[in-house]
Amino acid sequence: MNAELTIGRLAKAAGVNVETIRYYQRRGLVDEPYKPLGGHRRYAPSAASRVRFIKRAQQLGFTLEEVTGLLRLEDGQSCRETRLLAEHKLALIEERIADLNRMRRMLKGLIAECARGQRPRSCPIIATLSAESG
Amino acid sequence: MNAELTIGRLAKAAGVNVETIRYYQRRGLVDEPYKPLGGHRRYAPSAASRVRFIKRAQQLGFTLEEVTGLLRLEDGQSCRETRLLAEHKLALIEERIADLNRMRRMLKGLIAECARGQRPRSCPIIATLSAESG
DNA sequence: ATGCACTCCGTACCATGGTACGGAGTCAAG
DNA sequence: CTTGACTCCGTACCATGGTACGGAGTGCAT
Repeated sequence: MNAELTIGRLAKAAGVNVETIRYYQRRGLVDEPYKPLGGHRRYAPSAASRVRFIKRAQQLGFTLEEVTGLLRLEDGQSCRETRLLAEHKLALIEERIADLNRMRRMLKGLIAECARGQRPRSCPIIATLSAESG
Repeated sequence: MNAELTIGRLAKAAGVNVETIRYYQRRGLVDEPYKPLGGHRRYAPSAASRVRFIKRAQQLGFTLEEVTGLLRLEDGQSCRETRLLAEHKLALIEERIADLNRMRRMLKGLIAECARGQRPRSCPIIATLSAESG
């Protein structure tokens, strides 16, 4: 049996859109197999693993550019380097969480003020956004 | 004295780029004052307050589209409606935080595994990304 | 009155991760 | 061998929040 896949079957196997495969090829994340002159390409089953690798890395927060870097370490023999990438990503995620927590605190405070109805003349949220100082 | 501003002075007063003002005008966030036929527009000083309102709302996590909604409540007399917008935004932010916390937990776990060197054959991060099940 | 900075305006471009389109060609089942 | 589904390819478009460009006109100071 020949387990080679057309782009459509590959996409289905990996759970993505055909256009996504083509996009990954353009970005160099997925190898473009040889095309028999005017015919259709055939992908090895390993291409599906590759696409799933990419998708899992995205779920961990890596951008496609960073995934490109991870794929260069795909043999698993550069654990230290891989770990550095992960640590860098972790730091960015923690920064992002801190930003969002700041927004969250502010919003919660303002919402609570609204709910208490402490500033009867004007909505505290609008008043804060309109504030001319600070 | 005439405190009216050219677009450049308005931008400086509000701490943004001239192009940003123009962009906000196109989006309807900032009113475009009457232009004296072939001349240059003059902005009231209140336009700078408006731009700062927008910037502060963005810092709280609101998109420009949402800011459009907030600006309709700018009189401060629709506290309940304003609060609903804020609560909706807060919920989205909390979802986003939860997503990022998931990524964070995963990454921390993987990094710790790398550091312990528990899987000598292959980097645990790469192994996880390559895993064929799950 | 001249020169320089600024403004006007439409349009194109940036990142990010894809999605959509359309015409031509190909593959495989029946 | 026909037909219908699929593939190929370049290109344009989506959201989001702006930034950049370029040629022509304007406004103000000297």
